[in-house]
Amino acid sequence: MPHSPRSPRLEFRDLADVAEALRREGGRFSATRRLVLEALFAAEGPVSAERIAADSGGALDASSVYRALERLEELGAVRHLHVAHGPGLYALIVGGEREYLACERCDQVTAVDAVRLDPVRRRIRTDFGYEARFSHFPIVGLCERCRERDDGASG
Amino acid sequence: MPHSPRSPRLEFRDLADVAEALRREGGRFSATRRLVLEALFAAEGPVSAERIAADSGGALDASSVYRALERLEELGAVRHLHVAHGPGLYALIVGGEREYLACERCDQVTAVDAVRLDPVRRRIRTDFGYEARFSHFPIVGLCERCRERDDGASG
DNA sequence: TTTTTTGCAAAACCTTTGCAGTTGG
DNA sequence: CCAACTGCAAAGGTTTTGCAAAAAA
Repeated sequence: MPHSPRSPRLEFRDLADVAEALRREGGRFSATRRLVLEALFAAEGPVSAERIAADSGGALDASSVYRALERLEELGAVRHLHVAHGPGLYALIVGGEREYLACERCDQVTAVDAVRLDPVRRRIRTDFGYEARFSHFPIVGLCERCRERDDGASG
Repeated sequence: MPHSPRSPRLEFRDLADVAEALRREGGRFSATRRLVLEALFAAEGPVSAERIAADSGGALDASSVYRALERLEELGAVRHLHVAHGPGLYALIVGGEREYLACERCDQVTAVDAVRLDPVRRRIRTDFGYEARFSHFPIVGLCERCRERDDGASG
């Protein structure tokens, strides 16, 4: 299950911020964690643990990446989401709360500010009683591009 | 990836309907398929393949259950959805199109007529361009009961 | 030095697949 | 009879875990 950070949400701007938070909690800013964080800061969007390991050119073992990510998630610096059948995808938590939409055709993942989903959330709550969250399991469907391709064919 | 049934959507009311459809397409109404279907007809909600196998008291092997479910899905009699980290859950397709909401706390799965989610879908489409579908990957959040329990605790 | 973290290898979990034997029509 | 189907066992992909060695503070 996904853990919320224990500390009141901090802002992590760069490696130094995370390093400090890590040490403040008795953790260590190891080479592995530095590399994992660099990969996340460099990434365009959410990335898999396996990919981080692979992109390290053998410097990182997948299990160590998973453990680093787990620790960073406890810290509140990282979160992960599940897209379709693929591996979990990890992303830095930067700025405000983010939620996601994922295209089941092309696997594109779109991040949006959580507030932009409030109207959707409100409607779901009103109609079904559920308080929806799309941060861990995104909204799944067809993105605009893929939908248009569909409309031409079978629509 | 989820396949749509090839035939124009049929109505499957009972075992006989499915048996007939199966044979019509050159398939067989085997003992395994009968047991799997009975389990699905008897189930309260979506169930896992493993559970169907287990509940058969050793009569069914999990791999056979998976294969039976796959075939029934091609037929258009069954669909499956993915809830959180657990195994895939399978359900008969009865009546109209269904979509799902799942509670990330208690794992409750709520099925609703797809039309009831149209306002939500419309809003998502307008705001984000995505055509959302909650049949294969449900809306995830807290159900009313679990949310109320939360309101009391952490505000 | 002490505690945390890592690498490796193995296991766990869910699902798929190969194959030889069985069954349905 | 013959194609379709099944059980078993093994493998696939993702993630977790045990443990001894290595590294951070």
